[in-house]
Amino acid sequence: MRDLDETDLEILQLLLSNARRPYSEIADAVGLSAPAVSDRVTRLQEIGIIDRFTLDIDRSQLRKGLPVLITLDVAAHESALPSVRESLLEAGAVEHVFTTAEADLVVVARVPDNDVASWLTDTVGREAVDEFSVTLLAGTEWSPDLGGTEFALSCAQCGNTVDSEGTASRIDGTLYQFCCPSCESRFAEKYEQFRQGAE
Amino acid sequence: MRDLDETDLEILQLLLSNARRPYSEIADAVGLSAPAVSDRVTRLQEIGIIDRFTLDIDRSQLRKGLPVLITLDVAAHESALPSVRESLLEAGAVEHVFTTAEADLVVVARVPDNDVASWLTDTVGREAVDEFSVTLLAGTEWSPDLGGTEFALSCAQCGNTVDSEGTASRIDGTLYQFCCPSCESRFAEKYEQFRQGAE
DNA sequence: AATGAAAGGATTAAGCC
DNA sequence: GGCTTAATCCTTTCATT
Repeated sequence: MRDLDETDLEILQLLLSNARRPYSEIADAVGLSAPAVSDRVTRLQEIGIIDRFTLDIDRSQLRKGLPVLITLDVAAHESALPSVRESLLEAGAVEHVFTTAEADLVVVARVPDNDVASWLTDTVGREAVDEFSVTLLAGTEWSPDLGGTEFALSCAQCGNTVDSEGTASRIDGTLYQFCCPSCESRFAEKYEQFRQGAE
Repeated sequence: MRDLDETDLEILQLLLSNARRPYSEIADAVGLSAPAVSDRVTRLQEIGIIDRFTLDIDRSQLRKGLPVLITLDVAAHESALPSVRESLLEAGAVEHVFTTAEADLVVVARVPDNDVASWLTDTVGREAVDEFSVTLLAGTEWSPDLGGTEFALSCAQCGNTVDSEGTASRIDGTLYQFCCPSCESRFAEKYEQFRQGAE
């Protein structure tokens, strides 16, 4: 299987800014034919770089309530975390859930009114939360930019391009790419180190 | 201008899960013709509910580095905040920037290596940051779900449906919809109250 | 908002390098 | 293996009611 190249990155950038852009237009921009673009997009979906074609929606217009950032200390029993995260993601008010390495949750949501506490216990259950703190948000923005410097599947350890010799491994729920098994084990060590340092 | 109705919400949900879905398919699902769907999508874009058609990308596969959540205390001079935010959004490593009501920034990014401090000063400048803290992330998720209970443009104050009599107003960078001027001023008071309580 | 016609894109298949 | 061209099929748009 061929590596990712700069053309793939260009296609991604163009689709990020308008996912309904005609493939023929993309083809002109990157110097390929429309079927070639179509093939590459299919491949980008297959290897999981494109998760889905979706909308960027201004939820502030659809949903009342104040935008807040909630930091959640999930109660001790480990098994609770995934189910709490699920409940949150299924709640209409929730936009993002970040899981920290210490197994806390950081939630961005629009809560129905000022009573965040009762909304929270309604959503995830009373016993699931040890502690939480709330910060009022004035704005939420995301970057449609990919950056440009790193356009290949790069090894999470050494930064080299990952080719067909590479391996992939899921650590704490996230998929990382490695150019070789040695980088993979080194990264795992580093991650563990960093994680302990953060505690 | 006609109100938003449940059909608009269905269209949004369908496009959220696949933004390249043919309008004819959406038309079947909601019981309209394809041109009618096209018209509604155009309108949703015009009133700013749809910001853009885009991709949901698994950036962990494209970009090396550890995913982190950085809380930034931006240096005192007020004018610095927008420019710091801009610099961050333009950096390839940054995925989200949340602005709190207290004018702190919460940044989700994949930093090149463990040295977050130097990455940060390279990106936004040394003098822009007073203090920052870093949390290692194990996962980042977002919700493509709109929730379902509130499908109309709802008044940010009272929750009623906003019709052509409504007003809109931008507070701290976010656009809120109101059903009447009285709700608008009440909301502004409430917001100010909440904001002071959070400090 | 539906219909039907015209224009424009996407996808398939065959062939080239 | 990946690309291109050409043909077909499908989608979108526009004018009309």
